[in-house]
Amino acid sequence: MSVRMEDIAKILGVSKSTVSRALNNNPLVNENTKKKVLTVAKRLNFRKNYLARSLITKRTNTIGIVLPNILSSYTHEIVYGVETVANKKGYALILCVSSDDPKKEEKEIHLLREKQVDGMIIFFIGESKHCDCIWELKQDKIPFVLIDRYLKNIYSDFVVTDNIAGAYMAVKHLIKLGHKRIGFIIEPEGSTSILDRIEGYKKALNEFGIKVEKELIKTSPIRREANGYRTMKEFLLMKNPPTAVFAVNDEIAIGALEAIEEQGLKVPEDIALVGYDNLRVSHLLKVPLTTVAQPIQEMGSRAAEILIEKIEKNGITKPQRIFLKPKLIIRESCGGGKNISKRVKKVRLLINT
Amino acid sequence: MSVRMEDIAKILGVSKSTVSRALNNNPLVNENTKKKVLTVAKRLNFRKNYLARSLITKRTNTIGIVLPNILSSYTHEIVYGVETVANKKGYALILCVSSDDPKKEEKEIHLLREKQVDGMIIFFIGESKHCDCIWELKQDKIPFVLIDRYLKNIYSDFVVTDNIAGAYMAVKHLIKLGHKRIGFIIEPEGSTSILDRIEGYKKALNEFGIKVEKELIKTSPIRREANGYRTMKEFLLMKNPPTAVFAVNDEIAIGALEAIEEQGLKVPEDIALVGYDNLRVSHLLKVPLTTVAQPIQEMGSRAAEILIEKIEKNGITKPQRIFLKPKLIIRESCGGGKNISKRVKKVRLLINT
DNA sequence: TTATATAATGATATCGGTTGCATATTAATT
DNA sequence: AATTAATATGCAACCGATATCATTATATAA
Repeated sequence: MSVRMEDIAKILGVSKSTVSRALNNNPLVNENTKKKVLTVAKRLNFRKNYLARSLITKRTNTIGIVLPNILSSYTHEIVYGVETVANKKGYALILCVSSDDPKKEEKEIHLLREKQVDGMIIFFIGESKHCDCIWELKQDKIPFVLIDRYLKNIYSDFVVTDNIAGAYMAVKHLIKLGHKRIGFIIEPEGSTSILDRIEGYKKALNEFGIKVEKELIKTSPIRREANGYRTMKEFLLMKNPPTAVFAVNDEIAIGALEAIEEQGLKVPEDIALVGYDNLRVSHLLKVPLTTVAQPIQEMGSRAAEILIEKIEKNGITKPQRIFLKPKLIIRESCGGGKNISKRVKKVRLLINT
Repeated sequence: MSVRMEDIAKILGVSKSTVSRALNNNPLVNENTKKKVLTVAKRLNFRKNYLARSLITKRTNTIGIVLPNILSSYTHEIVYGVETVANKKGYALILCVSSDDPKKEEKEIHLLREKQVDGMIIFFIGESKHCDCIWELKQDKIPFVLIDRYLKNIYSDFVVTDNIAGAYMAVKHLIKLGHKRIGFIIEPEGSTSILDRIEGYKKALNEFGIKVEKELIKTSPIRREANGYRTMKEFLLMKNPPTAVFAVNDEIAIGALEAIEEQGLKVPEDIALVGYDNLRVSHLLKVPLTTVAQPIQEMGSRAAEILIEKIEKNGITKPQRIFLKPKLIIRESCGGGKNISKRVKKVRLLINT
């Protein structure tokens, strides 16, 4: 069907080895024959078959990325970072989506192995106790880099942001503005990214002598846009609601914002709000959101760089464990922080009517 | 290095043919031997090498997608639509980005061919006169589906939205609100998606007896976020500025919105604004944007469905040319449309001071 | 019992390249 | 002229699977 090197060889009366060498710029070929080969190749519109090539070279120049979803702008930016570097270095990218399902995730990882990718970047959402497929990668010396969250029980490369520091900054900011009752909306996952943010939250409170109260840490059900809505409502229905809320990500914060406004309250006048992620939407909201920005793109690009280096050095590099620094972006959703006590009264009043 | 079928064969004292059959669920194998093979395969953590398999089956179960960029939420949603279907049908997805560069685009298409993808989805940005690589795909019977924009001189499958209808709806909406001077900000491309929108714009004006004025159609330089900003400023500096502006996409509209507000004017009170695309951001803006929604995800998923059907029917299907219907989403950026003439005066006043 | 159908397996070519080694040709050295 | 080196090329094995065809073992029919 398609043109093979052998076809070119026959036309020119040479062997396919020579054709192969000519097309691979091997100096062992005579300049003249090389030219002839290239001419015929062009004329026949020859395309090399990388399957055959890779089969023998053991290189596909392809990396895989496994993500829990692809709709959030978070994963989106990761892909961007990864793609940019992969492309620059001459690697193709296979995109795999696990749909937040650990079993699917495992399948995707296996699939990538079967496709013989040179390495993979994994946003691993499986439980840290059930990560056999990651172990197998390590055992079989297949280069991989974890991203966004790491596994405490596996010594491997990863690129994450310093979530402890990020949450700490956010909460400290609220405390400095005078807040003492700071709600925290989290998600029902055991990932290091959330665990670390909880740790940062507690660290800030402790540092300023504020007691950590369980009722102020609420779990929002599913990962979805505007899912902070319901949880925020719960906060607003408390007898003694928080004067500030820290959302574990911006999507939750957006939901929370809606809930607050629907209740007839205002941000930041009545309740201060901090998010996490600095989505591209966040500064466009009715109340521009104060949030913790993660260098998401950079996370992707660093992961890709590390992975590719590992591939090209044949995995001899020792694991790199990168914690990128997040940054607090102060906008309008926390206000100036005066008269916290007065506000509290107003909020209670509004809610009890 | 890695475990091969032959290794399993040797352990069990059978031939590799038998192992292959067992692992492929071929009924020709004895149930018992199949079990043995599966057991050993599991024990050795065997992974099939798809390169070898594909080399002979001529199927990679992989499709490629070529996009001009990956940062816009537009292409993002396309990817989502494509990925969902590809995944469901058991195809992996290779992501290629042309970075708005026709030469790079050509390279990516060649790369996909070399990787022997079963087919590809192409958001083609090259000029319609220089689309040799698309011709070659057709000639060589490699399944492909164009997306977002089609090529007038190539009879092929494509999935686009009806841009004539979309623009027509938007402009008609403005006309019905009383606008007669309607500015149009376009982009400097010759793609069918923009040409068709221009056609829709003109069609609406013609239908209501409004003359098309060249000075009211302005081209915004580069494709980037908020790039409508400068062009909108130009409109505002005209002696007789438009009372409404139709932006060829929401990103331009967002830029335009900024420019208008910076000039001390208000949307929709002073100037009406319509976008195109219905980005996820657009309803979150300070002034929720009236816009034309395209079923972007659907475009991706339809393209994937058509492509895969084509692949699995060995390309015997005849080209499908799909025009999906867009939808006008009316929000707040056009207002109620009363007292257009008064507004005009106010705008002129503000600008000349 | 022999012939025939059925089920299970193996040997081997193949897919389209790459690569090591042998060989042929020409040029350089002594 | 003989020896050695350098340059080009071909042959054949190989990568790891699949697929065709031949073969063997077993079951069924005549």
